[in-house]
Amino acid sequence: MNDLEDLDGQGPLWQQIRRALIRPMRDGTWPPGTKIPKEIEIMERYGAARMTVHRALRSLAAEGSISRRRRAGTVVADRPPERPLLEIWDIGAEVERLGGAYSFEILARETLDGDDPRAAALGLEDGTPVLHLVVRHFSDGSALQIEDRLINLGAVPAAAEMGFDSEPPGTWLVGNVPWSNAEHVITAEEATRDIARLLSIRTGTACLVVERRTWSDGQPITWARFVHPGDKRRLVGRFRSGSE
Amino acid sequence: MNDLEDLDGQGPLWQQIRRALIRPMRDGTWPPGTKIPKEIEIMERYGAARMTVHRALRSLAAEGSISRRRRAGTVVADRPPERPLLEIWDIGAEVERLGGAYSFEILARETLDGDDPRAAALGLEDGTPVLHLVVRHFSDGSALQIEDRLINLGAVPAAAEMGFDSEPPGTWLVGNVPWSNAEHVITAEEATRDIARLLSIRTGTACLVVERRTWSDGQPITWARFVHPGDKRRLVGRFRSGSE
DNA sequence: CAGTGGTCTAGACCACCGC
DNA sequence: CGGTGGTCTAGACCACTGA
Repeated sequence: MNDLEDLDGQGPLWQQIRRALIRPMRDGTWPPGTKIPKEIEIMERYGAARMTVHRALRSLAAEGSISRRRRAGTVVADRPPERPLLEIWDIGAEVERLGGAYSFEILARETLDGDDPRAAALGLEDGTPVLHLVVRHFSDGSALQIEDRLINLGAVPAAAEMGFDSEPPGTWLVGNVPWSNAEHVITAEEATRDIARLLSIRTGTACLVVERRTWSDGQPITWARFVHPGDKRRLVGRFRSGSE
Repeated sequence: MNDLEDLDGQGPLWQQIRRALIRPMRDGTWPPGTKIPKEIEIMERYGAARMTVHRALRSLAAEGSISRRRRAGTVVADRPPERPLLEIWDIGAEVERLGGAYSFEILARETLDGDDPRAAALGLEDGTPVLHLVVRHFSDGSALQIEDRLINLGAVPAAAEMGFDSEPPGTWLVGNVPWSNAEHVITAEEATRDIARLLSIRTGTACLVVERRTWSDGQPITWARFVHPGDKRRLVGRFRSGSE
């Protein structure tokens, strides 16, 4: 019943409770469909008022992580990453969710000086070193995405020690580096010769390109550019009006 | 000071207050930068508790419609539609925000039977008539977007009477039909010959395609497919982590 | 330093819907 | 019908920051 760890003492109480509830959902202790403790139990567990607990749960319900019904209680949502277009977006998880076999390959890895023009997309001003990676992602052996990524080693020094052989850098960052803001820019571009070769498509094929920048408390964390064949990938976003 | 109309009595009090605050922002009574009444004033205006008023304001702040700072008060955000990728997305407003001159042209208009295969995208089951429109949108006279739209006349009969000569159908729908859910699907496709001709681009140019479906209480309202030259349009979305 | 928003409490009533 | 979540209240203290 109580897989709930203690609170971390960081920030408002409702956000602490929110994080405490997310942890067992993320690490698999509460798989989708699990019934989670009711408001009164969480209230007693942490000694908070019901409104405070309710606010944490409402926040999780608004983003689709949990599903709540009167009388029936609260359960972990079937597809916690309900908004692939929003927030963080993990291609490996998505390939597997669609029933494919996911794999990836590091095509290039180098450490750039902060003043290297190729590191400019991160928006760093000083000479902080930057890790540059090129990754190719596969679904059932066919190339699905080329990822070009920059990681600010000043903010994430641990990335320099990572081999990224069992886990791609994007997945590792999601699990290990907190972020507070993200920006996505989505465009359509024709495949260059290099991209076409890497994705096994014809030069000039329409590609969906997503650029994502992520910050933590105003400090740039990572920049990534994802290129997919236009016919193999679609972004879907669902939205509710008004009600928060 | 008090441009606030009475509440509409529909649904929870905090949502009624939310709507009452949105109205003067939408109709221009409170342009961006306007300082809006403080929590205590709204509280007295409607006889609600401060927590209830706060919840309405927090919801508006979370979606970027207002900006709040301690001591300074609450102001209407500079760019109320902060999330062009989310919610409703009005190309005319965006063209003008970027300093362009917006215009549009209705290329086709017809009423389809509900069982016409072209109306299938709306997902209607009975034989409800559907209005089909093709619209071309311009920025400074150059074609920026082709819009293919279906409107469920069973849910929005007033659309049949509209000329759409001063206002394009998308803008009219946003202002006149409430919606509760929306779905966006984003892909990249090569321009067909017809699309290329309408957008004055080369056949095969990479295009960004957005399909949007909108529902109101489970009833389909409209389906639209927007095609833009990939180099003339980018979708931007900004997100904050966790904190609602 | 004082005004504003951010949070939290302890309690209450109600609506819904599964048991 | 009763348990659960949804809402609302009246009050309180605190954090931040602009005047």
